[in-house]
Amino acid sequence: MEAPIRLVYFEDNKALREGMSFLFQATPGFALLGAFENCKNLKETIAAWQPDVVLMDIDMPGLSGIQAVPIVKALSPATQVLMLTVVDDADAIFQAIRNGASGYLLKNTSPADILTAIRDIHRGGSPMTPSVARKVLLHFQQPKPGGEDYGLSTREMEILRGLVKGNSFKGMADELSISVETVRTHVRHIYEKLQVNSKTEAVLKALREGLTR
Amino acid sequence: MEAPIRLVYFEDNKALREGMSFLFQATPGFALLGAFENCKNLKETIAAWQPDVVLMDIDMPGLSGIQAVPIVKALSPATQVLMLTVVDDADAIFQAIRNGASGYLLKNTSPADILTAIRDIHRGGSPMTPSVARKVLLHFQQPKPGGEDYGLSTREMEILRGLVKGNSFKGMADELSISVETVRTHVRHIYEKLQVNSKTEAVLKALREGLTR
DNA sequence: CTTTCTCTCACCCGTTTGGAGTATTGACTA
DNA sequence: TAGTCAATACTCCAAACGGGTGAGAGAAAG
Repeated sequence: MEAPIRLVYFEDNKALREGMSFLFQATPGFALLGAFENCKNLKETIAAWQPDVVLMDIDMPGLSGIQAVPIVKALSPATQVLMLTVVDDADAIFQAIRNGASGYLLKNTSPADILTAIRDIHRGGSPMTPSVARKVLLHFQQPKPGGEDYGLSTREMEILRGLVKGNSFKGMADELSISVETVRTHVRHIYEKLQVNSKTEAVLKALREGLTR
Repeated sequence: MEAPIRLVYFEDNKALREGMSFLFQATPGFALLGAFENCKNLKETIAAWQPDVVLMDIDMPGLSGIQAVPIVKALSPATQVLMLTVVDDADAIFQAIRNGASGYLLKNTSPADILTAIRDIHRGGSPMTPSVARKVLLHFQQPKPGGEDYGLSTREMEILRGLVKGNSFKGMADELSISVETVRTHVRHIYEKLQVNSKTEAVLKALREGLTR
């Protein structure tokens, strides 16, 4: 038998907190260290217990769940934070994730699935409600909304990729076995097409708009 | 009663394909339009049927599932593609996502959960196996894996942020109301600390390691 | 068979950067 | 109080870059 998952739970709704607490206590494999209605004693609690998993409601009076995440991660880096909320808001999701949360569930998730999610997160997974996951994915694939094509030629793309790697004109000239002057010409054409006027700007634009893929 | 989910299934393993096909046919709410062992007739199939959801195995002979995704999305943008695979490989995941896949399940997922995932994806969610989701999240919060500090001073950080915005030395000098020479001095100190030797390299390093946050 | 595009190379000119020093001031620290 | 460091500024030099102009060879398109 494995060691139980040492859990701390933050939830301001009393009924829900007590209900879930009962569930955690009744389920083998879980050790509920504490259930709190706010983050008042957050630091002391986390620092002292170093729990495996923190189940954190987002909407709480006082310190919000999102603000609490970085504090938890700072005091106990190994602790996995699972956010639980009713608000399916993109900004909140990303802030929580950037702050170090490892999972994100909406409150319509069934108690059984929450138990499963806690086991998942403890095993190194990142349980996410599908609608939340979709928002995350969109930030990955949308980098090209206007997806403009600037009409760069093959050679120009090659040069641009070189710039993005941080190469100098001379370096690329050698690499491509052409004259530095030729590289400069290509670069000037690239600048015109991208409407920039320096290496750095070209690199930034290329990176931001994913031109090098 | 709602319209059934119109589904197309690609899977090279015959036993698995037939088993899942039976399940789809037996489950109310699902309409299996076709199940194929490879992507030979991918274009015709997708173009003609415009399915709601495509369940796509990644490891297939011939055209791989990953290569198939962009084709599906091109021919039928509204179709949601759910990847199904044994390989829990980060690169494969990101390629599939960038190509337009909306969900990603490992093959150890139970048939019941696959059915749920298909309903989720059809409702606009992005079902993801927790271990896959973790890989995705890491790319968001990765900012500090080696999280080096480099010990940049306040002023140096300010200058670095300027570089990342594409400013020239002169531009920053004006902005900060200091001499260009001073900017140059700061920049040289930044180069030493970051161990680079050009503006572009500094910008790239700053971006990659999230130093400007 | 011209026109257009891409890739190639060259020269000029002025500005911006990189590299290496030196130096003054003020603030913090041992 | 002496030492360290950040921030400021300057000088000299050489390399790299940005902008302008021109031009030849080959391929693709009209």
